[in-house]
Amino acid sequence: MGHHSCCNQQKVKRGLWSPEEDEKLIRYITTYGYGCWSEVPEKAGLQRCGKSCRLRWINYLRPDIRRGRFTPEEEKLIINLHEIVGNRWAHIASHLPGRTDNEIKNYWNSWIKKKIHKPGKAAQSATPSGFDHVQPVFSTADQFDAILHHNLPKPSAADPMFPPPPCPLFMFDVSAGDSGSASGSSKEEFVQEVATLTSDLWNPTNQQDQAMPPFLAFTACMESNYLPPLVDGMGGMVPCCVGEDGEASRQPFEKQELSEWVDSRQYSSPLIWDQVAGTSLGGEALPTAPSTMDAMITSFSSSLSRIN
DNA sequence: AATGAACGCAACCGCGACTTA
DNA sequence: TTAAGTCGCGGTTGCGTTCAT
Repeated sequence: MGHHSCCNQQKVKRGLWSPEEDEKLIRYITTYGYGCWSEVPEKAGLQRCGKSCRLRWINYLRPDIRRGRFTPEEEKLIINLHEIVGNRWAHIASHLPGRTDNEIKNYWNSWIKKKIHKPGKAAQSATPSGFDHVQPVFSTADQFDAILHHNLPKPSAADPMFPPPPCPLFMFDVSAGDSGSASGSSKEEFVQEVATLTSDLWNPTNQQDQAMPPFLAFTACMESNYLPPLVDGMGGMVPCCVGEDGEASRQPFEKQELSEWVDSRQYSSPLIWDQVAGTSLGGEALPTAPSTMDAMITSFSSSLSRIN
């Protein structure tokens, strides 16, 4: 009992890492990678257990780690995600590129302490400027799980707990494409392409001829108090606006049409379609970096004001 | 200036999940 | 099938720093 099996060897060092140890670990990992963490300390010449090496690398030494204060957008995302999935820090961290679960967990615990000590102040800081109107759809993890497992009745306008989205939403699974391929099926590539494509489609000269592109609709969701819900295991969500009849700028973006649009780009296979409004709720927010989201919101906000 | 409390963060621990022989 | 090894996650601890009195 006591120590973990990988740490049973004698003379393993504990506690803070020295710069020399860091250097050894960095040099080893960047040269050979880490196939098996339990082998890393010996091969790297470290008196540590593999677990400690892994932790040090993942939480501190990794080159893609993002340090410094959390931005208001990151904070907002953490708060919303935590409201939905609870203390699943790794899940939350997966939505914040460069942030570790440990960092988010520490941040949250510090924040929670503030909240406990100063309820009023903390409640205010929970809604950073510019996003005060955006609310998560589910207020408890139980609600979320129930919907995920289709145990709840369909959402209806009469149910204040599950307000219908302002526009029909569709979701699809891009997780199948996570392994990546030449056709560009990773989430990151998907997000990038949607952003690019949407920008191309939606501009002052041709907007009368195009259906509302997904990300504009996504922005519209945010503008109208609707944050697409999150579901574990589903890769992404593209909310699609089906507007009122007549107006070309609100021309329905048909399910079939969107399906073909996504299929043509081979984002995932097979696609799992579900018309959210009126049938079920689900999907996962697209894993965009805050900067990307900022750019999109900025880019689309003027278009949005034109159609409203 | 001294000192104790509070905070922030890195690291550890235990456990469950997964892998492999 | 199962047991050992390993990984990854969430909870927790410990310690250096900052803040308040």
